Amino acid sequence: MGATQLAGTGMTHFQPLTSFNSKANSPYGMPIVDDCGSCKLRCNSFFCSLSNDSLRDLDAIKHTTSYPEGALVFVEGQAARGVFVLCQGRAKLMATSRDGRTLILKIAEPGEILGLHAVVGGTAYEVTVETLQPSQLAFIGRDEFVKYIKTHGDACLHAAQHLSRDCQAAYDSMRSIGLSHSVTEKLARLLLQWSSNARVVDGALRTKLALTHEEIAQLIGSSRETVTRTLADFKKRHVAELHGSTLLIWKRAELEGLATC
Amino acid sequence: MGATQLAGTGMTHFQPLTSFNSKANSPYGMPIVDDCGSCKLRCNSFFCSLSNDSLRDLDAIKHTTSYPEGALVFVEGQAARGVFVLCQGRAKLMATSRDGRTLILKIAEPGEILGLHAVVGGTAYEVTVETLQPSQLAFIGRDEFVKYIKTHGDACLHAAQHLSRDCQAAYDSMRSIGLSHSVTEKLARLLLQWSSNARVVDGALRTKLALTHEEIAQLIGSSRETVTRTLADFKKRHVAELHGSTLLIWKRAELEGLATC
DNA sequence: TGAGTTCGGTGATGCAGATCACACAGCAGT
DNA sequence: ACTGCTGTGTGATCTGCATCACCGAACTCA
Repeated sequence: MGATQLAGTGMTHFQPLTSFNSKANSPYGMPIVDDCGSCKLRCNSFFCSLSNDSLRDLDAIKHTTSYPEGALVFVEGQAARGVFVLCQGRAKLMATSRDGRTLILKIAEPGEILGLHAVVGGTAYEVTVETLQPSQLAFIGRDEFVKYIKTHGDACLHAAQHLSRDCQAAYDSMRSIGLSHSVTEKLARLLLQWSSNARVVDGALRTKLALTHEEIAQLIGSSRETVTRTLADFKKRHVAELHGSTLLIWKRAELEGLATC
Repeated sequence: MGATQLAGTGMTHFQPLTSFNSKANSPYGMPIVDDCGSCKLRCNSFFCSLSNDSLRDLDAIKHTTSYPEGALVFVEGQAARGVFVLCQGRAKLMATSRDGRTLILKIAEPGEILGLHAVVGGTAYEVTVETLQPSQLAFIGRDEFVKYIKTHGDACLHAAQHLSRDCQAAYDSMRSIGLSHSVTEKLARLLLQWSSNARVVDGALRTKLALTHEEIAQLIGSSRETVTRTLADFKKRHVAELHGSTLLIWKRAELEGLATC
């Protein structure tokens, strides 16, 4: 599948499948969406809610590519070659340190633009992006993108709004990581964040999230073991429970109490 | 001077001096700059490097106001009433927790725009801004500002670039706070950051920064005491020294070693 | 001159959580 | 079935640093 293991890490490098060679059959078990005009994301994503004219011009300069799970979209320190719009799938934005430690800055959902700061700011990518699932991304080269937002006022405004969102999310994370002492607090806060798109089933909030304890630890700046222990504690107290990839929250109020203190 | 103490905190609330009533004599011992066209900041600030047309239109909608040291420009949670361009002085961007803990997200320097994310994103201010020195800020109301960047393409691009910068700075801080274990490491990194605009005097890097140990602690998410202790340690090892408001770095290389490990 | 305030320096103490070191379960591949 | 691998569950240990509790220095203000 054109993917080779990078030495030491569990990450994969690969040749992305472009839409040219993959239109006939869906790669990685994913249907390809190739036309922003008919894309179902249009409603909730920034870039997909452009004027029809701008959208058409965007379609003309983008290239849709598919990635397997665990693929590195770009790596921090690389010169920014363009932006990626996450059409399908999920990806994690990470910062890594020399000694191999990893901090997950955020989990990107469909509709988000990746690499926007670096391209707009004209700097190197400052984060590493790795897909968590088979994903589809639309790529737009740096020069074309800059020219595009220069000539399309609405797109520029959308870009700015997207950036402002990212900033706010970043400040939020900083608040969470920097201001809370206990891991319990940070974990509770995280679960509550995720619960926002949860459904009530059998008197409990239920939602899906395919993250390992290790990844959760990297999200809150803690260690795998303490995440395991803290989750076990939540379970014992019947507050919340993580079964495989489904999160169950029994006592939201209590969780909020833990998160606020 | 129109400043009243807020209960409990060391912060002050006040009536800002607008340029209308303060043109004659300089408030807070500061000369007023009222015209962006002749402002010396033009070279290094985003907004000040606009086209002449855009600059003139900006001048028309902005109001210059002066603030004393320790003034609260805006508070997190407040509805965003507009953006502030920091013309002179310095200010700290903070996040506070319910129990009174404070995290300083960044120190804003002249030329920076404050409250941009909230105004562009249409949300409440997500940080608190407090002046560190007597400062001069240019205020632009929310609606006027949004209309302005909608009609001035170059300004919109500048706003986006400014936001991208903020994002990167935020990600950098997260990396610093989240990935390093020891306070020594974080403090070393911080001193190195500051050393960027330092001069060589007597074989040492020398720069000014008027921050208390308490504030440094809030910058790296630590406690005042450990900052004092760690600085004492640096001093004993002749690596760096903080005398009043002047920072002296004797062995930059060693500091880098401490910051990277 | 003395009182009040903010800052910096230092010791003693305790604990949350990192780290190490296992053991086990589930799953894929051969 | 056997081997490997990834993810989870748990105990034991060890330490960095938050926290508390002081004290002295420098500065402001009446």
